[in-house]
Amino acid sequence: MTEKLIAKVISDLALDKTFDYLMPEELRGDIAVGSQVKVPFGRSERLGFVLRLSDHSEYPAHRLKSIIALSENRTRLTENLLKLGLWMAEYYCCSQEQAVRCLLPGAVRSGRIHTRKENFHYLADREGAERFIAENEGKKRFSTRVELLKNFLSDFEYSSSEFLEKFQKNTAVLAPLVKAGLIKTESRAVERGIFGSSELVASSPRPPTEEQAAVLNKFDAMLEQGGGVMLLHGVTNSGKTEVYMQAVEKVRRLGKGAIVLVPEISLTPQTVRRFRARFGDRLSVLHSALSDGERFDQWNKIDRGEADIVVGARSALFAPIHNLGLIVVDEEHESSYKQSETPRYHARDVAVVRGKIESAVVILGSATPSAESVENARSGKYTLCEMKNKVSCSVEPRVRIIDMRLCSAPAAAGGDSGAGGNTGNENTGPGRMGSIFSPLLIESVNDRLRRGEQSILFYNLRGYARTFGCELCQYEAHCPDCSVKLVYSRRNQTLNCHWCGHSETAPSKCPVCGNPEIRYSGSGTERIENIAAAVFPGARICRMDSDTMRRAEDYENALDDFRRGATDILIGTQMIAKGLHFPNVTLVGILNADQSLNQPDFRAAERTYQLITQVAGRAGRGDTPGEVLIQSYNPENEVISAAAKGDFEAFQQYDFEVRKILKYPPFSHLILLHFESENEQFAADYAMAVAENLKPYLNNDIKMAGPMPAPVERIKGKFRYQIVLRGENMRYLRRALRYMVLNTPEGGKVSFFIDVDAQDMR
DNA sequence: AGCACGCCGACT
DNA sequence: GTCGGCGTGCTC
Repeated sequence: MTEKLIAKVISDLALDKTFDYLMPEELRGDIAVGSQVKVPFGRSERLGFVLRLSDHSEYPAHRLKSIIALSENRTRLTENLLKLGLWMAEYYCCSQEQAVRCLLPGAVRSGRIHTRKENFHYLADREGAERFIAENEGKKRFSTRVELLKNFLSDFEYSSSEFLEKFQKNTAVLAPLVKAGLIKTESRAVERGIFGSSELVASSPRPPTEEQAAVLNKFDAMLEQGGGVMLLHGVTNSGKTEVYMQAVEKVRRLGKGAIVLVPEISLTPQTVRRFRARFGDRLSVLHSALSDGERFDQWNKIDRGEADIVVGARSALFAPIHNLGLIVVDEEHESSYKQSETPRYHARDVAVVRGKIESAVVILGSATPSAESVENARSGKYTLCEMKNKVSCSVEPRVRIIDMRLCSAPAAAGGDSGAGGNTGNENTGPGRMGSIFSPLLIESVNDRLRRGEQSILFYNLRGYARTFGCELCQYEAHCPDCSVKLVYSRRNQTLNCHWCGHSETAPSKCPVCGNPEIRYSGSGTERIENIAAAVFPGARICRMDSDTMRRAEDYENALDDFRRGATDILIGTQMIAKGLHFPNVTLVGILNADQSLNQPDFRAAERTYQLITQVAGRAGRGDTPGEVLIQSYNPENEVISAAAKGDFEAFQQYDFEVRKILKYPPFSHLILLHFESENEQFAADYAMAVAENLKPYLNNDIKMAGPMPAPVERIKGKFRYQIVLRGENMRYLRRALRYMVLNTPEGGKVSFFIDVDAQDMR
């Protein structure tokens, strides 16, 4: 066999091309597939990764250059991860570099972060120190040294920072002791800790319930078969987390590692504490709040095998565990698993592929599994496991739908006008608030207030009013840079764009015709809060949305108040739908259940079902049975009634029927092509040209819609066009698409991206 | 990404 | 005549 002297390297530029380099003799043993190497490129030096080793090169031999060195930190991707990256490049139509880039945290890839070193000062000569103390005890001149040595005798060593904290002195005072050979100093690598100094109380596995045991048995079987995907459909509070932890324990006993993915929002201190209590130091947690240094340390700790259980958000999927036995994707239906920048990968789907590459078991858990996963389970691709019972004594909440057609003014109402500077009295008479609070809901909230119990009111829109305009001249406030209406905030007296962040002072009269009667309509949470304050005088109300919860701290405080019982009514958007469980919440009101249903998107039904189920799950987590009230203008709607009954099957049947007829996922694959330009014509023309190039690929299976303006035609001054492709087998088409998008210059007049398996069509 | 090459306009 | 604009193409 010929010796492999050539390394095929991809640089850190998105060229989608490997470059051949000679491997200098002295590095040959060290360089392997996946190694990060420093190479000459043009007239500069760059970092790259070795994709393959080869015995020959197509490139003229006399022009080949040599690899300079391994990267300073000797970073190396595992071959399995590299393989995964290359698959992603193909599937998600991005360059190999872009795919490989996301396999590593920037902190590791850049090579700019290093291990942190700290000086440690330790007792080098115990007898000498004892002698020194005996000889100099009581002498004023040596009092400090004697004092220090006494401490060293009991504590042995201090790091520089510990020393400073304990003695309030710089370590320079140690100099004479170092000189005397009593104390020595050495520099050691220290981990940047991510858990603080909080003590942790170890927890051991709880005996599994019958259902949990059945799932774990199936898991054992899959583990034995060397992999596979399990769809774990378990109702809220059925004890999925315990199953995850016991599954992790099982793979650990085999000497393998595990990755547990959770949506960023559920990566709360409580979740982390739970895993830490079970797995202690073997656990690494990767979340968005880590500093570069912390992330660097965690990555290396995992790479060295010192941590083999990783809990984290989307990107934790790429944790460098060498012998991976299990990947859990909790809340697998969550759309936050889809990355919204290139590569636009779906962590759940990539997890399945990584599982296959690594012969690991993948558990996809959810109370409301995605249509894609349900179909994969139905077709036998995944193993379906169900947990239908709640774990604790908690009782199913009583769920009722309130027919809003019976208790409100005509739907057109719900608007009212603010006089002059929009500070006019809020009209909270029954006619006005009727479209938002049904009498039954008001009565139910009052009931909780009397009993000292808590209520959660869910409303899925932010701001005070969703439309702000003039009745006389038809003026409506729109964002100058986006094709959306501005949302009125009464508290700030501003008009805000929720898409680009534009904010302007709300005018007190019509800017077009001067009419002083500015009118606003369509409610958001800010207004709901105001109305609630008037309807429930004296109640302690807290609003949680991205307007009031600017910082993590606000969020913590609000949750804390709620936990302590300092809040009676929590009003909020999506933000309150997930994760919160407070035993004293006995009422959940979903004020506008129809809102998400009316979105022009084939996943609207699915999202609505998931949202209602999630929000409803906040009720009755303690001993007192909970109650859920769903207000709807379409109470007979299949989705809403199925969600109210908790009948996932019924919802699923309905949803699948629609998707099947329209050939939407999971009955096809969907690829969204997106074009953006400040010049509308450029975007449209480019989209048209791409569409023309794609025509040869269309057939009975593959259908193309568009080019057409995106549902939100303009954002941040950019006009947006899109093409939607659907088909069962898009392999060849994808190859062509990949070629097209990689040959579109970045920073050109039109930006063009491809969203494979798009979750959101806006 | 850099950097060179190259082909047209306005300046010492 | 030369300086310099940034469009195009290459980097193993």
